[in-house]
Amino acid sequence: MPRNFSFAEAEPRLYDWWLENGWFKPEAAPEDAEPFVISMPPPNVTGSLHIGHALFTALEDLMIRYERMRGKAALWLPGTDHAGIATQLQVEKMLRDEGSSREEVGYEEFLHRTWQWKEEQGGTIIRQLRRLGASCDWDRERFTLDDGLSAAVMHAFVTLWEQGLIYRGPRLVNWSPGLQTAVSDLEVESNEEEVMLYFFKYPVEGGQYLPVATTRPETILGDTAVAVHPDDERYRHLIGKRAYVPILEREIPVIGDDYVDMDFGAGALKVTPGHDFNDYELAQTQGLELLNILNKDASMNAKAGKYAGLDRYECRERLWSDMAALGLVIKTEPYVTRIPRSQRGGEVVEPMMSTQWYVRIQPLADKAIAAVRDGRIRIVPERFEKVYFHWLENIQDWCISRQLWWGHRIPAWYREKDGDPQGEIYVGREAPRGDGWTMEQDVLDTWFSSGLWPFSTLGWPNETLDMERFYPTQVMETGHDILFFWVARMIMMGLWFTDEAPFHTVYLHGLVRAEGGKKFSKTLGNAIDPLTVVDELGADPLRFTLITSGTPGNDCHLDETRLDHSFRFINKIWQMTSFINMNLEGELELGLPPTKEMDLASRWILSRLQRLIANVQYLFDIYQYGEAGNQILAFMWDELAPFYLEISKNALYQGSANEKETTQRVLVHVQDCCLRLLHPFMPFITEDAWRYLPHEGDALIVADWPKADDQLIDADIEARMRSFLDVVREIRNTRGEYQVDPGRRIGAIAHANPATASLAENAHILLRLCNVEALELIPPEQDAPPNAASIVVGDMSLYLPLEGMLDLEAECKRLANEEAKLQQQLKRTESMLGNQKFVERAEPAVVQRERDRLADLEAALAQIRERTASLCE
RNA sequence: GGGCGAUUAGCUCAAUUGGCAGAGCAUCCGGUUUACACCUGGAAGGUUGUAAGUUCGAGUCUUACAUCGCCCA
Repeated sequence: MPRNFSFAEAEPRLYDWWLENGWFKPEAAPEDAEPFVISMPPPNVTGSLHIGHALFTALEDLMIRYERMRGKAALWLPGTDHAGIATQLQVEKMLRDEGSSREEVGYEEFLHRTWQWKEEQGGTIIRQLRRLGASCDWDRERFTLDDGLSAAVMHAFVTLWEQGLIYRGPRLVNWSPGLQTAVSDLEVESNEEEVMLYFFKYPVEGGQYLPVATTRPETILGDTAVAVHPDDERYRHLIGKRAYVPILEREIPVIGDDYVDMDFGAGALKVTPGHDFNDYELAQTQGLELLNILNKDASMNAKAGKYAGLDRYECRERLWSDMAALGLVIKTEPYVTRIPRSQRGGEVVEPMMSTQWYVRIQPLADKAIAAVRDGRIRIVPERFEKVYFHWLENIQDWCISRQLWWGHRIPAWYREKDGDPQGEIYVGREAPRGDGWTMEQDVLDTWFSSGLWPFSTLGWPNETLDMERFYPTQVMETGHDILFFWVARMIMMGLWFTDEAPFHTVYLHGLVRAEGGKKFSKTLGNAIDPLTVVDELGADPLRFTLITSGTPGNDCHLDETRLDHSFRFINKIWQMTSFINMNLEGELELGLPPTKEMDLASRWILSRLQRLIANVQYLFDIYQYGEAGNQILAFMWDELAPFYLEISKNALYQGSANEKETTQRVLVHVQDCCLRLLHPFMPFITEDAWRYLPHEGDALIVADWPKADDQLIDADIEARMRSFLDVVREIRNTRGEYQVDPGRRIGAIAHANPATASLAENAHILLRLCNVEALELIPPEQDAPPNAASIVVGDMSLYLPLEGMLDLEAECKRLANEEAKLQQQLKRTESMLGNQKFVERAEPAVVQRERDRLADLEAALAQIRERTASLCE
């Protein structure tokens, strides 16, 4: 066995080996195996691997490997998303660099170039996932724009249309002037920014004025009313009068509406239904006219009079100075308000009238609400259910058309009718018969296809074998930031089209952030590049760190020192395995020896192991993978390695053939279990180490997941071992205090009683752990040796003869300290047990524990006092 | 404005049904004894954000407040 684990060599070797043996495929399990399926959240085909991808890979691969080991037909289905806007921007940039443009090359050529780009550059992420050890079934990899998925999208669209759930019409939408497309509510982010609030006088007939405030003066040109609150003493007499749009002199009414906030600005409200969502609502109820004053690139159109052709911000300035010249300006002041920006690109989005395609979403939303409400779908952590319900209960119709070229083209055709070029609409899978039809140019929102992902990837709408066997899937693991974008839509579409919940559990992870909660960003220079980490430390430390650094649903602040710790854990695992490996010879019988042949330490470690397995199982059941990982680490590093492995050397180096073999079998068994438990966290090190342990079966990846054996749990053995280890700790402390050379072997003496007798039988524990060569028992009535340091643990009193080193004064001080410490603990326990209510109401086991503790403390205190009396008084 | 989360050691985070608050890193004092210096023995470090409440018992449950973050309007 090599001296160290070489991740750089092992990772590709093991990955290829797994792959070649078909273990990533559900077909590796027996035909009647229960399926376990995760659809991978498809990364953008354009993106590059970042730490967030590493997190979802670590978690999903953990779930998949765990279920695979439990004998399920595990299928992790990978794929990529065509990411309409992002990809189109990427290719447009490429064209710009060539001095060309989308418009110049034309629609067909643009699509050709985009596909070409996708084939050459795209999907980098998905290849990089292999370096993390992702055990996906690559043969089933899908892309949202491939033929099958495109057919699914067409089918879904046409079906919704036929069901009357898709409509097309003019609405006020969020318009992205740079991208020149509509975007959905979700794609707009509104954050508070400091802007200017402009106060001005709205001329009203009869030479009067209404004071109005706005953050967007250019929209004055699109005003179709001025509104005041009907109860506003200041202005209500003006209701019904005519107002005049500044500069344009267009006549508009002054209306009364209790929507107006009398306290905002100057108290009156300009109404711009064509460019403001609230004003649009107001205009609907008041029957106001609607004006569009913007072109698609957010320059002013002809309705803006002399400002036509100006950019919106240029217009703002010019108009304001013109109004100032007319004496209409009151003042400007800084003002903090929420500015809607495009999630992509960050430009300010303008509400604008536009004809778009919509999904009438309420019927779908109702089903999605019900599925979570009645428990067919469970969201982990549960608190996100509230967020989910709130969004779905207030959902707006979904604008699904985008004015892009890259995406699923909407299967609709138009024909001229009564002078309207789009007077007749046909929707269908195939182009309509007859002449004069032109196909819709718009494509669908990328999330429309993503919404079908869990079933479109399995072949839907065809009744495929995969669909039959693997749908519905089990778990949807993804970030909580796309609960609405994606998860809710998959649930809606899944329930609608397949009549089944697409998965029974939604597991949401948080965001990975840098120290102090800062966002990772290239500009801040604090980004952790997962591939760099994999190059430097290997995939296992990255995975283990990501999983154990946080709890479900919460953002995790990644601390780079934890990566180092995980890396060292891997070395630890390797060294432990190596130790066991080098102490084996010949054929070893697998499985555990009979309990009665095992020594105390073996029975102890096996009992501890069963508790670990049971705990890990419990934690896996409640999705607490991080804590599970930490507990495995703690068991191996803090119990198995420093105690059992050390103690086992006695049997291995000095024991009889039988003792030796018994110990070897226990060592192999315990380490084997630990490797199995860790495999889903750290597939490479565990698989490679496992090869060096005697085992049955081809590979760890397809080995059985451990089950706790209650028969091996022995509380008495654990308690006895715990007190022996307490003795060890006390001896180590005492040696430290007296500065005894660690290499110097010392003796120990104890008054005989059942506990010390047992310790004497296991004196090799003391030899291995604190270099005490033997424990000599003396009759209880015999005086303790005077020149010895004393140690008391429960009812055991030990004396360490330290000739020439013992300082009586120091020893008395030590004893006094010890007594004070015990007394403090005794006081606490006594007061608890003295509390009648505690004894009556607390759980009996808790009370009993305190009683045992009291007895131990009293015994120990008595011994300390006795020793003090003989030595110090 | 409404909702959610966080607040625990210097830093990053744990703590299962309420039962003696724990790790890693950093700090201090030791040690190369044949698995591991990528190791190891020990120490120090806490009024669990504040204030009340429920309970025999609260980091954990209730209420209010404070600070930070996120989501929705």
